[in-house]
Amino acid sequence: MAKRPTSADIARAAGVSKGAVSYALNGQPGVSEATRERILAIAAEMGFRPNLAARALNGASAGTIGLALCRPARVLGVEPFFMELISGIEAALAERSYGLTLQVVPDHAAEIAVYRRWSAERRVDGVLIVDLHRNDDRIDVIRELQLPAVVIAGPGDFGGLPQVWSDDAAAVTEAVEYLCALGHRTITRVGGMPELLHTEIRTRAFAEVCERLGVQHAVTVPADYTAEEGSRVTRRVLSAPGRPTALIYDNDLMAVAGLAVAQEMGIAVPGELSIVAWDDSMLCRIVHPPLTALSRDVPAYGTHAAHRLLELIATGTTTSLEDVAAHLVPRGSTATISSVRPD
Amino acid sequence: MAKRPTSADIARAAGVSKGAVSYALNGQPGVSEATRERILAIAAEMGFRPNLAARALNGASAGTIGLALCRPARVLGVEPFFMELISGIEAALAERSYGLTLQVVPDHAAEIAVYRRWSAERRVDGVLIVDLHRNDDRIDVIRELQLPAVVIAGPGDFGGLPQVWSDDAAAVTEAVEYLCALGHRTITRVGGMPELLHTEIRTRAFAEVCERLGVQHAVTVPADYTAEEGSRVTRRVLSAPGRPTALIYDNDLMAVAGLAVAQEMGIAVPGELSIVAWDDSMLCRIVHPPLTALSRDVPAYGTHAAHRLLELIATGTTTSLEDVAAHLVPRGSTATISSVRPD
DNA sequence: CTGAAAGCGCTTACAG
DNA sequence: CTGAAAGCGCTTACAG
Repeated sequence: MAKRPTSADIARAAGVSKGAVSYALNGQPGVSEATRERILAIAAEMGFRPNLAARALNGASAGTIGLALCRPARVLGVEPFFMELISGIEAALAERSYGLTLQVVPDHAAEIAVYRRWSAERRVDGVLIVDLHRNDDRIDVIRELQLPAVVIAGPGDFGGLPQVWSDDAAAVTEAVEYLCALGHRTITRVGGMPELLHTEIRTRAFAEVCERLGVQHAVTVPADYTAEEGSRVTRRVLSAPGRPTALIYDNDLMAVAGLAVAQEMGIAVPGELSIVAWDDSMLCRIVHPPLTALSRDVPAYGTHAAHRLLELIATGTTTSLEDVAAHLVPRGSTATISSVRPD
Repeated sequence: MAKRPTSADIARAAGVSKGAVSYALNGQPGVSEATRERILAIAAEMGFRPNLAARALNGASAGTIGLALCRPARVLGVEPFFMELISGIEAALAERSYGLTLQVVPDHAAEIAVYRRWSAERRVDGVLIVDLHRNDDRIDVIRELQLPAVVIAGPGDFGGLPQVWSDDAAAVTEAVEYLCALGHRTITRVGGMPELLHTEIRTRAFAEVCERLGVQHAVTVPADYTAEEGSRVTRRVLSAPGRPTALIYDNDLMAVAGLAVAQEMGIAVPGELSIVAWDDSMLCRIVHPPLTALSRDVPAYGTHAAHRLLELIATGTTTSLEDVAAHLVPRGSTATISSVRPD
């Protein structure tokens, strides 16, 4: 195979200098239109592609953004959220021929080390940050490194970093109002990790709406998004005296696992128990009955965040975005309580 | 923020040349042990990290491998296989601080364009190739580009590229033998895309074992791995006269969707219908009844492939690997047929 | 064992 | 509008 042509080869073939080639290729002024076209034609003919490393050395972009995921691999494998998010991110990057560098990390310390390495090596032009905590120690590092970043979380103050978020409080409120309208008065929520900011936001909103509507038992039980813990927690909740008539889960995976537990315990869904899932993936539709869900367009969410980050990288500034909130999609897993167990 | 130190800064601080710094950092001969340690200490103290672009410009590796995925985003989001594979790949890369660059592509032509770009830009040191076809046109391009690559597929001849594979024929044979032992004589398989090499291998093995064991109706119906088509195909198969007593699905997502269809049609699983899923993810365990599955360690599969690719990149050569075949894990979705519908 | 120099392939002031 | 030169931050022969 012939050696790949360099800009010097193009320059020689076109009878111009390397500088002219560079200007022509990058659409910069400094060459006449005729010369530009001739250079472009020759470059295309010779299959020239600029060496990315050489560009990067001159301070050009790496053409790549980074995403570090701090979840156990077994959760990533089965939870649709992240893969859908990644799909959406990819869609935005593809338009600009940007790449995505993925890294799975065990904890925040490791994630911070990854950011330091990426920054030092100029491996990425910016990062997307997910799963924010309150007082998240990653924020300070990102600022110290001056690494362009968009936070996928909110609302909140993340050291001034732009954020893409949706109103989880509104969504959980909609779900509880719906369940109350169906007659439910004891509702348990199986939440995500308490240290996550969006868990906290949902927990507070859940407590508030329940108090406002006079829900008698409104408890949030923490869990970790895995099917295993979804099963375990559900079994415990449904075995205790005065069990709830409705369950809200913070992700679809736990909701599906919870549905299986209810069925295994002979508790009819939705006759005796209503179930609402957060995040509406295929999982919610392939079980029986299909699950009522708080649905949102996760890929679009990723696309929006990636667009913001690309803008930030290109122009040095971008805006935060409040994306559309999840909305309730009623399916077979929710029903009025009075019809089966009149109080 | 202070400017990042360069090797020249380290050299100045240590009172040596840049060359000495390079030798010290890379464990090359050319500096005394004492000097090396002093340089290393100073580099660490100053937080020095070599600029990746500068290294790459000298022919060093990009420190990244590429994975192009040619599946619709909606499938990627919900099918556990790829995310599990990626988890495993990540695990292998993390040991060596290698990155993974992901790209979702719509078709083979786009995938080939991505390989050309990655190669030309030196963006990746090598690639992992999945979802092989017979006479796959990607192979020639990879060879033309001289891009280090490991094929995750087999057995087969992929232009001499090393391959990591498992014996799908043995696995499907095991499943059919088991179903036959339970008394099933009409078995339908809901397969993956026919153009995929592993679909072809499974289809042939399925036909062979069925003929050998005297299965009367042994049909493979093609599908596309999505839950939607899994439902549609299952509904059709179960609605036709002389419906099978056992179904084998080429992935877990379609199997779970098929189970839901059987339940919606009032067909008892496993009483009247046995179901076997290929790929054993959490999906198979969270449905009711849990699905008998052809189980394999997908993350390990990814890890092995990544290790091979890293070896190929580092040494210029590597070996193919026949990974362990999927094995049957019996669960609640399979039972003897005679107990319910004696022939 | 060590230092000075050239070069990787681009980009970008700087002269003409 | 164009050309020659310097420089990005490393690595690697090549002399001492």
